[in-house]
Amino acid sequence: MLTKAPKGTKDILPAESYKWQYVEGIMRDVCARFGYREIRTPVFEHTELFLRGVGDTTDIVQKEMYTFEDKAKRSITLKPEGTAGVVRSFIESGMAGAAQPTKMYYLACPVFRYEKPQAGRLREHHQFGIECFGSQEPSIDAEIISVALTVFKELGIKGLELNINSIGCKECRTGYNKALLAYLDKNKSGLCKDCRQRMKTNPLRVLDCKQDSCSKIVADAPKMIDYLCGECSEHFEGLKGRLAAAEIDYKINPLIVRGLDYYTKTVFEIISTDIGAQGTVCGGGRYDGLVEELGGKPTPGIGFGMGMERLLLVIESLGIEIPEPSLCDVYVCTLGEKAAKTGFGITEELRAAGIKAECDHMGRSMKAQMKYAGKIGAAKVVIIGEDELDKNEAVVRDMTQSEETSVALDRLVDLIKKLKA
RNA sequence: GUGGGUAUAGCUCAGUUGGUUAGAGCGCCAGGUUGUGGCCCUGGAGGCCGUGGGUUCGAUUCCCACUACUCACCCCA
Repeated sequence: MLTKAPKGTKDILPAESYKWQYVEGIMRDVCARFGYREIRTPVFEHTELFLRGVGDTTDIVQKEMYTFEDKAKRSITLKPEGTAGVVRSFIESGMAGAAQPTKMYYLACPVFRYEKPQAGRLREHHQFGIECFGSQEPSIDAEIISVALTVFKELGIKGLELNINSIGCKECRTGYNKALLAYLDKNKSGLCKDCRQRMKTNPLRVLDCKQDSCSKIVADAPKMIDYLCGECSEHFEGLKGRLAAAEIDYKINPLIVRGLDYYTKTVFEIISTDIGAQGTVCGGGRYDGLVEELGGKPTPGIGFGMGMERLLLVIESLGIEIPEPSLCDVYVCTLGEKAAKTGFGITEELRAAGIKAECDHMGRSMKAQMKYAGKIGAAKVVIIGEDELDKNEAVVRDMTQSEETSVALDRLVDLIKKLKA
């Protein structure tokens, strides 16, 4: 063939798209119950949005963005995450002027990162995400987490682990950074090359390093949680209290840092151990400084992103069955040109009546048409040949019972409507 | 960006210690009744054996390079 789908991209084929639609339906439903409305933002944005929003020391910005110049020499970037575009839209369209908080979700939103593909990691993937602006109360942190967990629950997914942490605000982080740096500096010789660089750019990242030597050192490093200021500490306690009230199990994981610069206070990940090394199905947190950073009035915010592909991997690995919608209720089988015309008219009438109807488009024999009707799962077959046409009748065959009855053509559509109802 | 594995039909995979026309199962199409699906039987279509080079009388098989896929690191959803 001429070319293949680009590296790290995947087609969602007709044979599996119903799974996406099913999952999306549950997401829409859960969001509606929690009071979130859908927002759709462009697939590409001005590059500077992500430089400021995601943070220019992050791996995402430094080496993973699909950035190009358009014909007017504007620097454009395919979105590498969902939040920045929503924040831009929040500011640009003046949503702060409407009733607060502002609660929004996006569905199956394509996200692009130039990565090396592996299990659960693609160059184009899709995220379901929600964002909420305007509230600094810990109750919204708990609600956001609950939206994600409710989606998992309603999909029948069990065994995921919720990890939470607080990385504090700007104020408490400076104190913590000092303590962390002092500790790391003492143990510098045991750190990997990358981590020594991270000490200069973003010391928090060292906590995330998976190198054995580094993680040993990190295990005894000062913990952010112990350095939270009064307000942040109170906020974190408020979150824990609400999770407990909602009977949501969680684990406090002081090593969760997240790779995007905008997070403050609450961060969380929901992790699966069933889908390979890339087990984070959902990740998110609070970003109280982001709206202001992008030129809006100071406004707190919080949200999460959930990977659709990873979610479907979890569903598959757990063996969760998603109901596959039937392709066809009635197949209209005809013999000869005259009957084919009549049959085509009946097929259209059935469709107009809301029935999934099919007829022959291959010039096939009756046997082949029956075979095809069986393959596409038709519950009934209407048979019209010369004999039936002469009598203005059709035979209706029930494919599961293998029973046939003759019906007058002018009563056919009504009868089938009744049978379906 | 770094490392491991793999590459034969639409799919899952045999195979050739280097030798003529490369196989199976499933799937697809047709026939077995000029009017009846699932089961069964028969037949058919469909492969530059990933690409390029090397060794050889001869390479799908051996060697090298490249590419793609895949898994892991890194990072993240």
